[in-house]
Amino acid sequence: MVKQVALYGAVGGVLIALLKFIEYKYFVHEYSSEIYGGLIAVIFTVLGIYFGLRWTRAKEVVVIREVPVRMDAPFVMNADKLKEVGLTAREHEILALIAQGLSNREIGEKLFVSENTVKTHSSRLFEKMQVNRRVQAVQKAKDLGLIP
Amino acid sequence: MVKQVALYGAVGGVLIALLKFIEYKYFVHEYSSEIYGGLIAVIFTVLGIYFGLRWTRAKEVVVIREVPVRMDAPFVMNADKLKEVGLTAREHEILALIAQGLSNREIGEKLFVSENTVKTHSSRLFEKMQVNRRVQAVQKAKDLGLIP
DNA sequence: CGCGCAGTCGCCCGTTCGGGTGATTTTGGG
DNA sequence: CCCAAAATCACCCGAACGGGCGACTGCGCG
Repeated sequence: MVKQVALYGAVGGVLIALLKFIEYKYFVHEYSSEIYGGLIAVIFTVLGIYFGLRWTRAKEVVVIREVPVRMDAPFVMNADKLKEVGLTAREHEILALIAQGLSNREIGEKLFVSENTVKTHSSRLFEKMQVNRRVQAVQKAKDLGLIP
Repeated sequence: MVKQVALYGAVGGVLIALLKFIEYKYFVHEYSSEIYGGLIAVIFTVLGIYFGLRWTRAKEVVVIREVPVRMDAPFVMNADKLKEVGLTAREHEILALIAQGLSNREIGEKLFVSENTVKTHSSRLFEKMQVNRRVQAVQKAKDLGLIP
């Protein structure tokens, strides 16, 4: 930017000098100073337009267009719904494992607790979610956003 | 546009006239014509920049940035996978009802067949899908695109 | 016509689940 | 430190489920 201004000044100076030269050589005795002023006006108008445009060329309008793109939801857990339902962390964990098709026994093994414990948790979470079968729990959990 | 050019001309004319006036009144005897030329240069540079920008303002570069926006899949049934797995229409139907959390008895009532029939179908579809629990069947069916 | 497949149904058996009750231990917050 | 909530485990019972077997009925295709 500084460089451009300097360039502009230099060009302007040279032009003025040139005009002075021309003035003395040809014009001063034949044409009035209106011509001189007019010349300068035209030249610097052109220069002004040119540099003005040049320095502000970067005027870009960014149009953000929303394009529908098919993409899988990244799954953000709905913490509000979780609290609303009142599931504890353990229950939520077990819910997720149920959703993966594991049996109570398998869940127990995975979490190093007895099958009975898993049953207790699952019973409680069924209560809280107001369902009475695991598939229902899974279905409901999915559209509440509790599990992916 | 024509109007603006006329305006520009008019403004320019008035300014020149004004400068001429000033010239005779104050400057001509005290300052050299360099000042006069410089003044005109500055003024018309400014004018040139101003009008240049003003008349070409519409010339903006439009950058279209496409932003991916989430869109739920409308669920298109994956017929290929269905054939691949080899599910019959009835089995597929029952799979869908299982996915809704219905018990075999409820499915039977809904389809006006006995619970045993439902069990037969579900057994067969478990075989074909190579699962052995209904939740697993539901889960697998979902990501094969057999059910919504 | 006959074969095979899909659909229907019944029965049996063992497992899994859901629901209920009760009890102990761990843990986090007032 | 104490209490309530959460987590753990056990036992029981009935319902639901999964697997296996057998059987009968339409229906389409060669």
